[in-house]
Amino acid sequence: MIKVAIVDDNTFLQKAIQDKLIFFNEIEIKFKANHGQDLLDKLDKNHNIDLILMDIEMPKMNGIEATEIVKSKYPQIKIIMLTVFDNDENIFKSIKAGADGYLLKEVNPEELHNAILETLKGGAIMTPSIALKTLKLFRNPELFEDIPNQEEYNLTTREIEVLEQLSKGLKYNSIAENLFLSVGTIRKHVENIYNKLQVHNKLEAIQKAKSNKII
Amino acid sequence: MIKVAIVDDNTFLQKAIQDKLIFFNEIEIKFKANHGQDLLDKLDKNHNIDLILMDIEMPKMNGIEATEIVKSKYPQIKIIMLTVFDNDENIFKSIKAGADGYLLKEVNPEELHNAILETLKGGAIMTPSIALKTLKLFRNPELFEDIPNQEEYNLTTREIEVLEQLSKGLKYNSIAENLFLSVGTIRKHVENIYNKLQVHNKLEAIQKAKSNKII
DNA sequence: GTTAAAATACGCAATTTAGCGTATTTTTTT
DNA sequence: AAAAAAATACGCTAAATTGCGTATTTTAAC
Repeated sequence: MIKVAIVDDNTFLQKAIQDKLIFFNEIEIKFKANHGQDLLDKLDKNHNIDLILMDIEMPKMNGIEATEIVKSKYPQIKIIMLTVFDNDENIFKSIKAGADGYLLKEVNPEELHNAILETLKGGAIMTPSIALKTLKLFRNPELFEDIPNQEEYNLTTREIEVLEQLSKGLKYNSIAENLFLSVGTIRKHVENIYNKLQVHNKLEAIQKAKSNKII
Repeated sequence: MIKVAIVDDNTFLQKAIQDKLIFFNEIEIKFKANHGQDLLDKLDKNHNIDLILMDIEMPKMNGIEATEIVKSKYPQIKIIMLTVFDNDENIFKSIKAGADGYLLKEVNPEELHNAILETLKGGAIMTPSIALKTLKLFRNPELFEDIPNQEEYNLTTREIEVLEQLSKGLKYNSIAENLFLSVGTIRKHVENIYNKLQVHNKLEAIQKAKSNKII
């Protein structure tokens, strides 16, 4: 059985999606959520879900934010965006957030079913209009460049230096040797870095630093 | 009538593609070419063509160069790449060259037919495995730069799955929960991964996996 | 020149990772 | 049907990381 969750703020559309899948016996709709926060709450209780069909425009927490969080906590869960809009921004953000596919709500039952199967097999699906936009984005690499929310974390020079060494996979005592410092100092720097970046381990720190172009 | 040209250096494959389309009456195979230069010559005589099904690996002039030239001379002609390989480099280069779609040769007749129609309607199509690679390239723009020696490490599916979770910054017990396994099992997988990749910690493993496009 | 920020350093405790061995069960291949 | 590979799981031990508190020295800012 394929365990699926539907996230949409419109109850009628929730139902419409469910109806499209009703005749495929191997698909089981485990639950429906009304918005991103609702989804997170429900996953917290039971994350035994294979795939999520996610709307984008929703109150409380939209589908893109929700995708980002779900993917960071449960990377094995596949997410297909299901939306009425196909504007570039949403597509781009969804992909960045980690969506595994992108369909328009007008998709027919067979296509939706097929999309679910292909996604679980490890592929990705997009409606042709979305695929086209994806290709266009590809041919315009400058669109990649502007990452808007370049937050300010006020890392010091030394902290950045330590972070750079961390990102090479070095352990504290190697970094200490490299910078002619004590291991205790490195530890303290790391601690301060974690506080500033609001993370709790090397990898998260490196990822956050990279996505904010600190290193 | 939809006027189609087939470009492939292998006569048997040319025929195989033609056969897939034989029962769709609105599709007319106007001509077949054996390589890029042959195609250009034939287009020079008659460019009244709607769409080209293009192989990549070919003598004289490969499909990517041919695509670039055709698109610059006859931008209205749609081009779908049809290839046996789905390596990142070919996909990327084809897109840059202006291809409107990318299919694997194993595509079945209905899908191929549908792809042609969708492409002529102004959309784009990709097989799910290609679409996935496209998404991954999107999320890792640094992968655009060239691909070095892709070594073989023989990681199993499960090991890759664990590695992917590791790469999100999850700790062993979260991974265990996500995959419904014991922490001991995760530890063992990680150990085996490290042995195969010849590394000694998370970060090195992730870096090696990424640079070899395992994840 | 005083103040604030940054860099340095240690100690303690708890958690997480890593390395090695062993063993059973399940799946795949031959 | 037998053999090989993959997936599962646990125990022991050591090493490394993380979190928190405290404190001194150096550098930069006012």
